[in-house]
Amino acid sequence: MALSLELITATARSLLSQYGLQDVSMRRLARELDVAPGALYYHVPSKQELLRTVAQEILDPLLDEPGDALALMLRFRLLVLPLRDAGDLLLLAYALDTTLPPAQLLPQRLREAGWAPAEAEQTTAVVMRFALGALATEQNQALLQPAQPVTGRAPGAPQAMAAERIYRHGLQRLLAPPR
Amino acid sequence: MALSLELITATARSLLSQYGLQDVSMRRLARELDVAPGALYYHVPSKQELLRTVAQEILDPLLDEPGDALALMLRFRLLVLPLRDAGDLLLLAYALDTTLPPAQLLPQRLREAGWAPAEAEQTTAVVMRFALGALATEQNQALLQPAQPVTGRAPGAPQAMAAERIYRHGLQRLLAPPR
DNA sequence: ACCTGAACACCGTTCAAGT
DNA sequence: ACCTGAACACCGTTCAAGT
Repeated sequence: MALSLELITATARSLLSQYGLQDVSMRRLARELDVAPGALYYHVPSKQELLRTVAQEILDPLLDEPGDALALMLRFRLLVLPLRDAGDLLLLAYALDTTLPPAQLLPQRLREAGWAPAEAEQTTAVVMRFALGALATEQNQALLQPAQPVTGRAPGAPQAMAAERIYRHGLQRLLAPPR
Repeated sequence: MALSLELITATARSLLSQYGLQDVSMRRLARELDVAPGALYYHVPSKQELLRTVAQEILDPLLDEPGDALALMLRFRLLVLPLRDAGDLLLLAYALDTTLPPAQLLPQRLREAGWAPAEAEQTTAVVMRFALGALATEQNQALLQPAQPVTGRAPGAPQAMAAERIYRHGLQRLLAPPR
């Protein structure tokens, strides 16, 4: 009943946030939409392309973010985190298209903060790689070692540092104005 | 004929560097070893565990690296890069075990360079996330947009920055001695 | 102890054929 | 134009049964 690209990506996003990337399969999508698997290929060229489109949609709200580079990257984290294991997805999407929303906006924000154009480009590349690595790590850890009992920690052992603190600390170092 | 954990991981590493992660399947491994798929499960509890072991083996040489933090991270890159898409693998392995070779050595190297212990830990976490994100990006790009003709570039467009330059630049900023 | 055969519940993608 | 049915070539994992 009126299958469309919009319906497919919406369903994919729903599966992604409810069950994670490994449950976003073409067949699962088809089942969810009450349609034969092959039907999807009339609207979408491949799974990879579909996921790229989904990533674009997810990051779209960033285009309206008025804040500076730090605000942009913090909002980036908040958009990505709820999508259980979308970190891998974004790593792929960014490799395919390095102008993905946070990346395309960063150079300008950095120039506004006093960076020279060439340095702004370089720093954008560095910041994006850090952010993607940090988010993928944070999501993987949440998925793989879930619900660790607080009482069970070895007292002297290095405590697992809060993911947000690490993220902020990295950004702070990388976004510090050029000396 | 004498299947063993060593034989299995060696074959996995060979498949990984020859064909990439997506060709390292339990069934492909079994075919390569002339054995039924189920036989592998007598020696290995799961694919995930197998890949974790493989990652450990790959990073083992780092334990003998005598250089400073920068040398360590540059060697890390050289070990990982040849494994076509091992970046995703390492992201997973690191999430499972944050004491993976480069990470377990970094805090000491940083303290030797004048960092306070707490800052050394924090910086280790940040550097690892950057490195993993950078390597995954570099490998994904190599796989997805292969053999771009040099002559085809738009002259005024921002050139694709060399991955190594970005990697070094990020490390330089993150490893700069605390002010 | 170590392995096979067979099964279970899945994948992405293609394509003739139907409406 | 849009979708189905069926196929092709795969997955990870389990487990009774064999040696």
